[in-house]
Amino acid sequence: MPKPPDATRRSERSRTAILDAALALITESGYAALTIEAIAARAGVGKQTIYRWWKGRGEIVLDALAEQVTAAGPPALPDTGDLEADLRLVVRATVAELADPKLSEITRALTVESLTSESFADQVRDRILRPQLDTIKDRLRGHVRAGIDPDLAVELFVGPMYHRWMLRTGPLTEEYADALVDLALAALRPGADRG
Amino acid sequence: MPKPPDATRRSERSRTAILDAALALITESGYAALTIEAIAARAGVGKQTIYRWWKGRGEIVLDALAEQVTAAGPPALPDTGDLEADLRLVVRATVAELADPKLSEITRALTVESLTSESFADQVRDRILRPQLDTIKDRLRGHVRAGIDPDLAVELFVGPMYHRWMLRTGPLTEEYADALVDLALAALRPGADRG
Amino acid sequence: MPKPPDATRRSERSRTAILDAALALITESGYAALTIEAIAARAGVGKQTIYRWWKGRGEIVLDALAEQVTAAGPPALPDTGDLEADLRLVVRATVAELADPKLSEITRALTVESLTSESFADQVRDRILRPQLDTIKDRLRGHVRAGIDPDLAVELFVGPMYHRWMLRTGPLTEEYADALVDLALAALRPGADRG
Amino acid sequence: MPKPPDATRRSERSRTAILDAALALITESGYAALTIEAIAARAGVGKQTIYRWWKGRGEIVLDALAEQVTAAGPPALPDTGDLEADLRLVVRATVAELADPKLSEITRALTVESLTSESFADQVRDRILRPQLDTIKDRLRGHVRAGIDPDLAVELFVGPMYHRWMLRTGPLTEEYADALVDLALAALRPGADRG
DNA sequence: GGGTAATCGAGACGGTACGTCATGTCTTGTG
DNA sequence: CACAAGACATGACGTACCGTCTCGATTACCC
Repeated sequence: MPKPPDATRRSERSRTAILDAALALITESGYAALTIEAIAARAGVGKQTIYRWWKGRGEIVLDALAEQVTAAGPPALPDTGDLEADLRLVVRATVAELADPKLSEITRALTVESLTSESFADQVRDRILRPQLDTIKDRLRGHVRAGIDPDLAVELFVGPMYHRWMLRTGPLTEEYADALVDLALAALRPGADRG
Repeated sequence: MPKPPDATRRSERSRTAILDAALALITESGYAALTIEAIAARAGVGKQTIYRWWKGRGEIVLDALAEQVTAAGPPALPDTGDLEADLRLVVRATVAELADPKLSEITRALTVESLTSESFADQVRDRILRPQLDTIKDRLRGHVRAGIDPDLAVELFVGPMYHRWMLRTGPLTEEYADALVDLALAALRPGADRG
Repeated sequence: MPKPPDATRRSERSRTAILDAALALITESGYAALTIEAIAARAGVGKQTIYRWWKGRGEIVLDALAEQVTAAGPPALPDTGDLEADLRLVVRATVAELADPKLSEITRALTVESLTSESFADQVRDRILRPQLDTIKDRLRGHVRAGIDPDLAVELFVGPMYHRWMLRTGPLTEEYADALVDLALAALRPGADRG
Repeated sequence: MPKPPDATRRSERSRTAILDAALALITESGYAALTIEAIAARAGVGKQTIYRWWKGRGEIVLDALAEQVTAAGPPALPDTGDLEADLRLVVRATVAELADPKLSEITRALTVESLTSESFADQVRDRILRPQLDTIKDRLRGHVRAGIDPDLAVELFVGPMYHRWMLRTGPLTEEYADALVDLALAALRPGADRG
């Protein structure tokens, strides 16, 4: 019966230091070098303080990212009226992030942990991914032919992108982003079910 | 200058024992429990014999899978004339494999390692993934409207599937497989570019 | 900069267990079988705990012996007034110890390590040997003709003994001990410099 | 029943190369670095060739030394008529050798192995040590008072020397050598038994 | 002078132990 | 009681050598 710690007495200073240290280490040296001991040392914190509040390095990265996202406000998807242009913007941005080794390090970390633990995958999905996917889903509403699962529709945009990133099956360029948007939209467009 | 070992002197007995042990352990206990020491012990082999021929556990799993695939012959995609039916078959099969925790363990392993090492990702792509993707690409030829990158076309089928599997964004069922095929085909079909 | 561990936090339980395990193993199986892993296993201790406080197995044996010696109090050399009788006692005791394979195992260990590392030899000399030699040196005072280096005088007793033990050049018996004392005393006795 | 190899077919070239390599390695890097694999590599020889003819590295060093000694001819102890002067010569020479880290490395090796294996100690004694000690023993004959074991007499010269070398209990200088000879001779001189 | 049996260089093999690293838990003051 | 510090038991890492083994390729002796 390991009783839960008293959250009201938690040190904000330590919490922030840990999150900052984790982000700094992961961008400097990659996820492989991100050990609990390294975080503790860098943050000037005892290891126990980390284990008291997090289950592992994955959760720390997750929290750090969530913090960052919260600070930046909700993900904004422009609504210029031109659906294709708007989607190109987001897809291009995501592709650019994945193409950058430093920037994609956090995504790499979360993906690895998701593959390792189902409950972790659930957390990533609900806290990080869902909000992003939902903005696309909302923007798509009304432009999709009837009978199509909205979740599947969104996956049509992000799935190929992640697949290409993970398995390096091709270049991650703006042209690729545009072609992907083009293709996915063609699938969804009303009247596309029959040539 | 660590000179490479003499492959002609390699012990076939040990090679097979190691590959078998790795597969047995990964299906029994998962990738996390797959340590070099465990493989060595199970295979009745010295650790050095493993390190002599492989760089890490990822490569062993990769070789084991390649062996298996080679034994099973090239992946066969039926060509009944009905493209949609044929694709449903493969996509359903893949979805079923991903839905099974045991069967997907190897895919999980290869994905984690691909995210960890670029050169490993290249190997997975070339030795495992490419042959599979190419059968779809070939089958698709002639049924896709002009100007579409064939690789992107294939990714439209597999990307969403893997994304859903990794991040658990939805159920992996036959209905899902069919819907995915339906949607992807709609995107590719000649005349789909404009409603 | 490998900073030194905090000695005040050291676990007395582990320290003792390690020393005891080392002594038990060395008398049971000899110095060759005394591995760090065996000590750790026998003591129920992690290897790192050993490496944190000792440089190698030699130092452990040294500490164990020092502990034992400390517990037994300072080496007592009787002073009955009969110098020759007193010396026979110590030399006989030492010869008996060297003649016993079990008892001499520790001496063997310390000698091997002394031959391997100069700094180790210094430790053995200062912590173990010096006290023993000094009791002889003190007892000899006043019975030695002028101009003789006291250290050399003491070596005259112990040197031949160890030499015979190490290189097995002859039996280690009480007769030998007595003859050695006889001879060494003859060398030191006032008036011995000229026949 | 591991039948002994046929000595008549032995490769003289390999034998010499191994002995040379062992001596070179031991003087260059010390006994600790003298591994069978290093010798084999340096000598351009297969490991099996070493194991076929020797039991371990100690025996190789022993053979190498014996070879060297044989080449140099039997140890010569001068007989100028002045016993003390003659003994000073040998003792000084031995002390000088022990004082030199490079030169004493072989002695170190043989001593360590002697402490490890009784049968090895016997070999060292019979093949290396005895001839040296016997020259002293012979030279001493006639100058020693009755009733003294000649072997013990010799040990009086070499024992203290080795003891001081092994345990670093004092400097190994010419003055030391002379004082040792002086003292030992005093013990042996006829009429020394009673002041 | 060809057949054959051993030694030879080379190095892969199953092992053991090494010394290091990180894990997650526990312990010891300090604020 | 949270915290910084860090010792602890555990377990895997990747490396170094061990001593045995198997593989052609020279030998060198015998018929």
